Amino acid sequence: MPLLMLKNLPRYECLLAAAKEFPDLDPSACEAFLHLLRAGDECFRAVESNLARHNISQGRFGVLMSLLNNCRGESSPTALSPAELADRTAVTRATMTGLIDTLERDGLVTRVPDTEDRRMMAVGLTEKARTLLHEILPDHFRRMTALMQSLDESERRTLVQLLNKIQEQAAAMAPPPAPLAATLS
Amino acid sequence: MPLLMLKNLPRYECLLAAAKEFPDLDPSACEAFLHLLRAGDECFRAVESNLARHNISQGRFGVLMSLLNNCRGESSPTALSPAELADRTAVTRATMTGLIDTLERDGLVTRVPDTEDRRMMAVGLTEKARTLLHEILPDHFRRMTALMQSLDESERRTLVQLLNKIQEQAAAMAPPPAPLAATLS
DNA sequence: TATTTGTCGTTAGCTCCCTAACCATCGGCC
DNA sequence: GGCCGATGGTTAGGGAGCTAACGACAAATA
Repeated sequence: MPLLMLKNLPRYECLLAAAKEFPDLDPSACEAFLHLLRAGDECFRAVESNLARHNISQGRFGVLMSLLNNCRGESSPTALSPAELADRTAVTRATMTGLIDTLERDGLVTRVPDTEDRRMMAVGLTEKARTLLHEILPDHFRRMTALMQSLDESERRTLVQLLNKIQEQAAAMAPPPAPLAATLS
Repeated sequence: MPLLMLKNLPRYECLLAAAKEFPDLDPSACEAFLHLLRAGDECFRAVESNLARHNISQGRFGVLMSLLNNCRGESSPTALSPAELADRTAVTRATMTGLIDTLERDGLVTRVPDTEDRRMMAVGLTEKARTLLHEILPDHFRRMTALMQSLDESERRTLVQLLNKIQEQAAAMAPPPAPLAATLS
């Protein structure tokens, strides 16, 4: 999340001053918003910088994790279609094509055509990818733990609850991607 | 923040299960981390989509807001150097050159050489930019307010406190950009 | 059976941001 | 006064993600 803001957040007095010029500015809402984005961004960078050392971007990581997760719980053995992957990683299918291209080039996934539906492809993890993930993930998880270490269990629960409220609100405000058969026919 | 994760966050039981395979995975830390990134990302998108309608990316917005803010409080009349802008918006100087290029092309900022130090430039807002900002900002602030509307004042304070703890931790983990004259001479 | 509609994956072209390398200039030091 | 490191801003090149458009195929419809 390249930041929508400044390195040094404005102090609260500045927000109060700005609210005089812009009556729509709610200082406490603005403050919470800015802190949320900054904390999210810094946490993101903290783990991203680690993954980047192994040439894994967030998009690539999402693909690999989706495939890794897929093998657990369900019976299907780790293979997913590009469209399914795009959906799970919240990325367009076009972007997914590019991600799979480079992951395949680097020998981390395989792409085999589906025999039944010849439009489809099946994307699967290679052994090399599994090895890589088991090399990266422990450190990745340790970083998450470190980031949250100053919060005790109760604080974490509180945080998650507050974030959920915000996220629900944000989701409600998002442009409905195709509400309910809102056809114009 | 293109997301480092999936559209549907893993359920807590899945985290518990995964923790069996990866002892370094702290489920509650992981959960808090994922929720933080997702909430931040959705809030980011909520306001970004609005700014995008006016052809304002986060980088451009940061520049414009830095210049707008600069005229208040200090005596200097709205002009900043590219390096200063890059620092405030947490972007590289190279990126700032590109941002200023397009902002200048769109008539939103002016770039005039400094007469005293001939390396420097002074970047200033145009009247067009001020008009645009006053057209965009009220809605921008209303969106922030809407995003936070499900939290009362006390919850917002709590959230900011928790986020501050996390952010301090993240900052401490960040790669020190040049610690303390760590020269290798 | 033949046609339309929808889906899947891909391509082309764009924006944003990054790193690495460059010159020009300033300021201190001999 | 003349080098020299530090600091300006810029350029070149690359990766990631997006939208819009496409051809191939499957499924629904007539």
